[in-house]
Amino acid sequence: MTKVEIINSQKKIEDLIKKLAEQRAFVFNIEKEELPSSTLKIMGVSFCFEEKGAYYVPCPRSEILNFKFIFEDQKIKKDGYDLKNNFEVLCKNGINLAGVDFDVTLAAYLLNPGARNYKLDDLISAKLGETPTPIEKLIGKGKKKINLQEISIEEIAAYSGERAEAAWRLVEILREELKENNLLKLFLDLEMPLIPVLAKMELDGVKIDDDILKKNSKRVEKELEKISEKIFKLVKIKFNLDSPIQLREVLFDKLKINPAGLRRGKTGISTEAGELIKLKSAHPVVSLILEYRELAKLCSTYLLALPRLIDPSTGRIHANFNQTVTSTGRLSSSNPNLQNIPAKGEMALTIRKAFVAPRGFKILAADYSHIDLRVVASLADDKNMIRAFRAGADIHRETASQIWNIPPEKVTPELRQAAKTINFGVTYGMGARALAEGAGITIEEAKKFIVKYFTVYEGVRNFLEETRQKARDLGYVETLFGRRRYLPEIYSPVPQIAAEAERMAINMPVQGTAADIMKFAMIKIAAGLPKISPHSKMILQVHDELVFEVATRDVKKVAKFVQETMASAAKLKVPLASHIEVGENWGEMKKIEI
DNA sequence: AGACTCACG
DNA sequence: ACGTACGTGAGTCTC
Repeated sequence: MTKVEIINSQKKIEDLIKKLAEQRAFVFNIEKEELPSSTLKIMGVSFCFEEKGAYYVPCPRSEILNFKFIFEDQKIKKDGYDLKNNFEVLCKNGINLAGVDFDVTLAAYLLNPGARNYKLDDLISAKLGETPTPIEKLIGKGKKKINLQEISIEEIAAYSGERAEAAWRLVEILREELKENNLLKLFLDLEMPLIPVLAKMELDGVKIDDDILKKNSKRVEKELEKISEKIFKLVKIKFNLDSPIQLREVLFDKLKINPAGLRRGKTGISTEAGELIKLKSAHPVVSLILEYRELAKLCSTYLLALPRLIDPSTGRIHANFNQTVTSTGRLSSSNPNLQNIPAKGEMALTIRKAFVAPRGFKILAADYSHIDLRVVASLADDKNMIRAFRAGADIHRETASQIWNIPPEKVTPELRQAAKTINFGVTYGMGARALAEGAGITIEEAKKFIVKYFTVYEGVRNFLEETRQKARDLGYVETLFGRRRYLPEIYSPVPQIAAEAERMAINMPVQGTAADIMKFAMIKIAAGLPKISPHSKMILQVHDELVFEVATRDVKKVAKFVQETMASAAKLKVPLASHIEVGENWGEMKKIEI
């Protein structure tokens, strides 16, 4: 049982502050509860800086502000669990957390990025072999669940302090593990400094013009109504168009469309767009269904969902940028996912027009050009591909030119498209089948094409084979900066499973190195931007793209700064080029001269 | 809870 | 004979 002292008087608070001020580092752990008003209330904070016990400060009012200068002192290092969230909670309470030092969640993620879940209690049992008192013991579960406010301070103190103390011991254990696996540098130089950067992005949010979304959702809902009626008339039956099962029955049982050659899922014939498109000539209803599907998706996922997620207190959407989700090192975005906002088509433009700059600001977007392929060229040390990028060539045209041994200007759009498909496919470990499908050629042609490709880019071929071999030898692969992904499936006796692991082995160093580079860029940009343009903000990251809200008068210098910083984020064997666009909103963007 | 579908890089 | 490119998150249906 962890000894937890409850800090329930001004005198005790002062004593604790004195002790904290003397520490090199401490763990803190905020207990919070969502109120019915959907605001977050701080119940209390526990602190730990020694194994002999922890301290718990109940915060019925604003007691946490007593610790403001401790939290804001860069020299006193802050450790803990899910520090990004804690950073945000403190910020909302007027405290700018400084000295962020060691996040056990993030450490556990780097040690095994495939887990997706890094609950503190799981880490405690896995790394310390202890079982902390489960939260259910205090507040129950299911229908009988009660609020934190309903249990005694002594109980919360014991619960919170126990975890703060465990986290304190976890820090040293995880630091050692990171060191043993050569991950400490990546952790300290990249992932930890990224925490405040992401926290600020989430706190700032992005401005949304919900009028645009609401007006268009009404329009699209009417349109959907019309399309459904047409469909029901054609097939002479009403059914739920959103149900793949009912749709399958109508198409293949009632209308007796021949499903030969269609992909099958676990429950039957697939009705996904890629399959339905093959049936367009079989029945006129197919095109209408595809049209319905597209509009219904855009309407429910974006037009209707986004306005609901606008925070009434800021008028903006504050998504989460998750740092411990992906197996490759990328970020992910949720609540809502702002990394899958439509980008192609008419509706995409409508939706992106709703991502607006406030008065006096512009939206500025900067995207790395072909970053994955540049990473391939550099990791593979492929002389030919490096030369193409150094020359600033159109890489897909150049690839086509070399494969078919024709001058670049003689490359037709079809040949360029085929080269583009394989250039992308390389980073996924693509086979002939997929290439044939993607490039619209036969499998035989695709096979020849791949052979030729690897003759031209011999370095790439060797790199891919070395990467597969490394995965088999070590059981993991890694990025240029040492980020790892373990692939135990590579040893599977089932050939298909092992093949899947091989493709992951090929993809991860490429996708992951690109993600590392983007994270370095974000840290450098976040550090420099306030000096260049104090009111400008970085608001989104979409894997190879950064989006900013920039004070109109600063657009040019911010564009220059962002482009230069992205270019110098890492030193590869090829230059890191980026495109910069500016507009009133995320939909209507124009390239600018720098 | 899992399957399906589909939006993005 | 079978499945068929890597990484995500969300809405909807179905059980």
